[in-house]
Amino acid sequence: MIVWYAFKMPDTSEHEPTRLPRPAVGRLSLYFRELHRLSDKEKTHLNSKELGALVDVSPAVVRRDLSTLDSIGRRGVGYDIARLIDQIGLVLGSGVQWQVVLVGVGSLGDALLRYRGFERLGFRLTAAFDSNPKKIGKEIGGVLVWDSATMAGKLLELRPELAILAVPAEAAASVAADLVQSGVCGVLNFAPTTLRLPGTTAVVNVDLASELQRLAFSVQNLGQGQRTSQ
Amino acid sequence: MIVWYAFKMPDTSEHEPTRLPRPAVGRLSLYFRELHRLSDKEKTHLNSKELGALVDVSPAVVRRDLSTLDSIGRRGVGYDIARLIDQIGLVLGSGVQWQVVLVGVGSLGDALLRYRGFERLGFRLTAAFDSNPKKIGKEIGGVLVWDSATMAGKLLELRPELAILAVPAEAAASVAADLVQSGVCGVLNFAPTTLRLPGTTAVVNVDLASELQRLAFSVQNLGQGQRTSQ
DNA sequence: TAATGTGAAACCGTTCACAGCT
DNA sequence: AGCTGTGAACGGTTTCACATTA
Repeated sequence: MIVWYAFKMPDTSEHEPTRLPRPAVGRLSLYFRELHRLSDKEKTHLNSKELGALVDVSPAVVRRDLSTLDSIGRRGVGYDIARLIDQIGLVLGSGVQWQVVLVGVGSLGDALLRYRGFERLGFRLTAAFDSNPKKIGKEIGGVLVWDSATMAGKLLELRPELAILAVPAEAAASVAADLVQSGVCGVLNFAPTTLRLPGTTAVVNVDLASELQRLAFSVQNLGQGQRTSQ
Repeated sequence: MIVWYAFKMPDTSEHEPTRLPRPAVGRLSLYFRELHRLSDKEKTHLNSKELGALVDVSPAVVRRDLSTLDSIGRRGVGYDIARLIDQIGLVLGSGVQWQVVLVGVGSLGDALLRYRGFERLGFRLTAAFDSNPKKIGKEIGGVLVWDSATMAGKLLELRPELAILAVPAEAAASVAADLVQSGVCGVLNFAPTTLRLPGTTAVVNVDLASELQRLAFSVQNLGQGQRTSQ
């Protein structure tokens, strides 16, 4: 037997933060990107339909997503771009400086060190590590490569919150454990393995081969399939 | 008013292919990866609980996912690894050879050309394109770099199904249009822009900065948040 | 006995439609 | 008049629990 209360229950939770759906996080990131672009072009203002078109998402979704940040739109008008950028940046953690290290300076690691585009989102790459003597001591993309053997000590000094893992699959588990040990609380994992880390550590996996495979699947099923992804 | 039929409706659709949930595609890709690994270790057999543990997914989900491919498990026993690999490969489109080209030989494009791991999933990189004279004519990761200006002609010759886009955001839209023009039906997009392509073309986006941003969000919300991704 | 395959319930995110501001 | 913010319906995935089969 279920009883429905006809009145709103007193909200005992502390300011119920209107939980943000996981997919919405990815979309906020895309809005953020496009809004920056518009801001650079001196545009100051837009509505949910326009923003949706830029990210290939329905206006309704845009409004839902944006309504989670302190209702910043104006009815009959739309959204103020500068304000949106502020708010979204806050939610996504830009505006804070994140200290990031990279482990594994293979060709992918190398590319990531040279990648401009982390910086202005608030991510600062402070060091890279590799065990290959040919890489150690080099400076790539403005970042020095240190000997992996010295990583633990160096991390105690730098105290990065995040790490990018670009080592071979075989090495990933062990390196990840070391990182967590040193207090890293988020790992962006490019190694094609599933990391098993404590629940206090966040992981985002990017498997390049898997992405290509997802694409192949989509192509194979283009009939009544969907498209796009995040 | 809703009327429920008490008997099963005659199935007029052609062999109703038990639609595969979109998230399941990503998971199948992960199973595939781990199964290959086990297969290399001479393991021949496993159950849903074991496989789930390898990919950090519940046994129930594993069973659901696998039950879409011609019910290949055996009750009381589990799954045959070789058979699973065959079946999953079929669904994901490995086993077929996909011809792939890459556009944009910056540091990321360079890394992707060197990336071993596409090959054995059935993806063959047949050419790369760039407009930078310093890159043209080079061979990277066994792939020749051609002048972007000659791309259209070269594509008519190679007829690739897929393309990897690793050009700057400003160039992405135009290059993508050229690719579609030449009959490419799937694009793996690393440029930080939303591509607007005809519905006959599949797109998978990988935005490195966004991924890092998603990670930062997860870390910020580690309280009662989730973890992991993909 | 052990582990699959699968209805049915629960859950979560999206879509719809419109009331409510500006 | 126009566009946001949001209840309520909808649809798709996941979870649960168990009948089923080797």
